[in-house]
Amino acid sequence: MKKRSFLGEFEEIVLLTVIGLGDEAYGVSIMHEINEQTGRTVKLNQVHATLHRLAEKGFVNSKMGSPTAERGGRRKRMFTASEPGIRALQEIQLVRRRLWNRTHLKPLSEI
Amino acid sequence: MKKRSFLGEFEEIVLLTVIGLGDEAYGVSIMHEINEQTGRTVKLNQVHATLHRLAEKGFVNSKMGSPTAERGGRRKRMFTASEPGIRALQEIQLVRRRLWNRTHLKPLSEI
DNA sequence: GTTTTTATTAACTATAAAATATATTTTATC
DNA sequence: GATAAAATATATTTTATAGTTAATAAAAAC
Repeated sequence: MKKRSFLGEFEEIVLLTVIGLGDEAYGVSIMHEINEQTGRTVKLNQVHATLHRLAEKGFVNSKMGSPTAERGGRRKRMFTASEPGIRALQEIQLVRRRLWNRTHLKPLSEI
Repeated sequence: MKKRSFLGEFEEIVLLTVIGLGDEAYGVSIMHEINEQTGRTVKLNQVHATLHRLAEKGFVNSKMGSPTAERGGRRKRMFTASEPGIRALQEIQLVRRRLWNRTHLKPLSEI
């Protein structure tokens, strides 16, 4: 493989989830959201490892949140999608849509 | 990684293209169609190798075509997507659509 | 200041997907 | 039947993605 520097299947799911969660995206919430929305069971470390890869590619930004007044525990690192991240998502989805349109399968909206 | 037995990014593109080409899907035509529709430059061997993987996963079926009365050359192996192949495409796209809907990005149709 | 809780970070391993290189097969034409 | 053309087949290499394990950090409660 060359330098695809692209989105893997799981990376794409994580990135979409980060966007979907708005300003509430951090490790644990992302894991829960994926579990709920996709039905798969992913582990927290998987999510963290993937967020790390996404950050290396410049597809997400992050900063530490302020401590919440709960039981205790470390501060959360909050994630947002970067512009290049959003663009990467849109581009790949656009290619897929174009190919889908050439099939004569039922449109996804009707499945 | 466990047994993802899933669609890689390029596999997904090839499979969609096979469907799009109807009964004219074989190595060379698939390569051309991908080059035209996606803008990438893929090599014939890449396509063949990927078709081979898709066949192993049971996502495509194939049979030899009859020789055409052109200059010469081997018969074509014609490909079609299998039912599981189509289902796999639909399932993954459905998950993505669900996640897209939770973002507040412009719908793809408006990009 | 010790304990508990919540969470991140880092380092490593496994594997499948992608890509490449090479060989082989089938067909038509001369 | 020798040659050129059109195409497939396969074996190997590369590497990116996925996933695992273990350690560490920060905060609150006691």
